[in-house]
Order: sequence, then C-alpha cells, then structure tokens
Amino acid sequence: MFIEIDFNSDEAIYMQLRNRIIMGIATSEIREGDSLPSVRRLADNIGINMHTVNKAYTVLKQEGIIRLDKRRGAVIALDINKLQALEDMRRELRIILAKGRCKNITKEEVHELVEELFVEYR
Amino acid sequence: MFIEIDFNSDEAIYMQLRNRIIMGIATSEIREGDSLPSVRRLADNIGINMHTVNKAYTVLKQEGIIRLDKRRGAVIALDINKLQALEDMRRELRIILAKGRCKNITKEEVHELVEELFVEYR
DNA sequence: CGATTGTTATATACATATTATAACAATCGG
DNA sequence: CCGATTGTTATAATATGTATATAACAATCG
Repeated sequence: MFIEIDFNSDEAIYMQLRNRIIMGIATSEIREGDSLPSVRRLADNIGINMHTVNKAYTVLKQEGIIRLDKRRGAVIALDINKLQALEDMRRELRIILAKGRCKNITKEEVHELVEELFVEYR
Repeated sequence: MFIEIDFNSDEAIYMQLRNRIIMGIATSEIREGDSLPSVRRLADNIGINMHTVNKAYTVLKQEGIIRLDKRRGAVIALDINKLQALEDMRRELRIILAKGRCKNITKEEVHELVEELFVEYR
C-alpha cells in the first residue's frame, strides 16, 4: 500500500496515516488478517518518527480497526459494533451536511456524492 | 439561539462554536441578514474569552458564512460557491464513508442517515 | 541466541488553543 | 459633539497537542 504524507497539510501526520489505512481497508488494498509494517519500518519508509506511527496505530486500535500483536505487528482486525459505528457516523455527518445546507447543497446532491464515493469501495 | 459548550470535549471551543452557528443557520434558527452577538457579549454570555469567539467568527468569515461589519457586528451572509462547497463536502465524506465501510455500513444505510438528518434542515 | 516486535519512559522543540490586558479607528445613539 | 460599542490588532502568559530523539524493557520468532 502506497502511503504519501503531506507535510504542509494542517492535518496531523498521524491522522493522515490513520486515514490512509482506513481508505486502504475500504478499497480492499489491505484485508482482514493482513499485517501492517512494524512501527519502525513504516516510520523509516515514510521518513517520520516511530512514535508518530505508533500514535496512528493506537488510534486505529482504539477504533476497533486493528489488533496489536507482538511479533506479528499490527494486524487488520475489524471489531464490528454497528450501532456504535452508525452513531459515530451520524454525529460526523450532522455538521458536514449542515454546512452543505448553508451552501444550498440539496439532499439529492448529497445522495449523488454518496453513490459516487461508494464506487471506490468494493 | 442557545449555545452550549462542552469544556471536557476534545474539540476546540472555537470549533464547537463554529459548528453550533452552522447548525443554527441550517435549521433556520438564524437567517440571512441576522446579526450574531458581538464578540464581547457572546464571550461574556458563554463565559469564555473574547478572542476565542473572534476566532470562530474569523473561521466562519473565511468559509463564506458571515460578513464582519463594524457596528453591525457579525452578519449572516452566505457566499454561495457551490462547486467549492461540493468539493469540500466530498473530501470530508470520503474518510467518513471509508470508516463506515470498514464497519460494514452499507450504502443504503448511509442514504437512510442522510434522509434522517435532512429532516432537521428545512 | 540474536533479531525484531510492541511498549514505555524521558526530554526537547514547536505549534495551537485559551486566556488576560490593552489600545486603536470607526460608527452609532443621544 | 460625546460616550459607548464595534471589529481589529498587539503583546504576553499558560496549557495542551504534535513530532522528534534516545533509550530500555519483555515477549516472541527463526
């Protein structure tokens, strides 16, 4: 999986990393059971500090996306709590849709966007 | 408009404020042309610093939601750049839907969430 | 045994968030 | 015109979050 970091972004490096890995799972670039690189190797590859990678992995663990295993490293292990996931998504969508509403974005346009984005995930 | 701040939240106060105002516009609690309280008065009401409110207003101005006017204060003035707004929404939805995909949230469930949330905005 | 794993600890540097005062020019009501 | 209020700007202090640099630990695998 190719990982690119924008050091000029206002988004924290560990969050960019977390987002990239979530995208990788959603697009099936990586699958349940696959191992991610060790914190040290990935840090070296990208050219960042070990702790920054560790922080991204810790967030993903907290979110129930990976399982941290000694020796096997970080393993994709999806802990499916759908009610929790729907609640999280609802809270995040709420603000984004409200802003769109201020900009006259219609319900239909949001549906189209969702359709369009879901093409990536299969 | 009633504004409540959660001081234990990990979300910055100025962003909570920004979000609350966007929600207020989307739900028609406040309308185009209405004035928001002055930075000093709102800060006193909530019990926070003037500069924190100012920062929220500056963000809203940058996003084309309000216009800052001497004497009239912050006035709701929606600068509609739909292409820009759609692009912004697309970028934000991308990550959220990807995370949902990891949690087995289907396209249909997202559509339902959108329908449900849009009931608030009329 | 030796290398690699996540984990933990400490320290430093920097950016951001929040607060506290203070002062300025512009503007409106009386 | 006067005084109060407006956004704006400046400076400073504190707290928190981000990122880096070393270092060491126990566990695990070949």
